[in-house]
Amino acid sequence: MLDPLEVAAEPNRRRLLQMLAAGERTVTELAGEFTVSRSAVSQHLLLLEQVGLVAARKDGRNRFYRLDNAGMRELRMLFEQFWTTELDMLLADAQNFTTDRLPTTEESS
Amino acid sequence: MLDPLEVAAEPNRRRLLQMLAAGERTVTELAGEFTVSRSAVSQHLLLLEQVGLVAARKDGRNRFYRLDNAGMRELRMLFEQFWTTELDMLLADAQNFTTDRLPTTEESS
DNA sequence: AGAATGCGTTAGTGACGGCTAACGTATTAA
DNA sequence: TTAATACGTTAGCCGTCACTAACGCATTCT
Repeated sequence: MLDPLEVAAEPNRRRLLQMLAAGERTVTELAGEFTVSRSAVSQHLLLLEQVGLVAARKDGRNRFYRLDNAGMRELRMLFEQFWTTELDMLLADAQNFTTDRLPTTEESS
Repeated sequence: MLDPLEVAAEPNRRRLLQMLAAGERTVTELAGEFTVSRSAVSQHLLLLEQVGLVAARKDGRNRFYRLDNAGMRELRMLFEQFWTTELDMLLADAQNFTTDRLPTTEESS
């Protein structure tokens, strides 16, 4: 599994990335907010690190994880690449039959 | 696997969704552009259908798949929900310091 | 009609993902 | 220093995923 987008898509990992957006955290801190074990969380983090979405710093007996900006930018890019303007137009057309509307790629970035 | 974002993230399925953005296609037409078998493609499509990202119409002995607009809109929503403004600001700030990259654990120890 | 062909799905298998439990290692306490 | 404790990772298991091969069913040809 070496595709950042696929790695980031897993729900627990999605949540980990969001939590790390607030700043660096240790494995145990992060695991505290999950129902699954420290071990599970650790493994998710290792995978995220492997695809370059997070990085870690060791301090004492703690390992502080943080987001990797370059990796996260690449993730964003991969999504934009997937979500072609074609898709935007398609859904924009469909909105004529509905009331709700989502922001387009350009607007949100 | 009932999470649309996770389902859509798989590379082959990502590509299928993109191809379907151009209009409806049969399984064999789609499979023609893949190295994997018709069967594999069919199963990916069934999964996409299951989470509401595509829908199908039967005509003769063909099954025409197309994007499901509601499902695709939900997919977009899930991503926006993940990609909080916090993340946007984080990466925007990082631009100022440009391509800086913090050393990984392995490098620093 | 019956045979042949084309289309899509199910059956079955190998491999991988995600999890808990056990472990090693580092730090703190006595 | 030795024992105890805390942190993170590896070992091993179970379930699910992604794939090919075999199948069923329509349609077309003769």
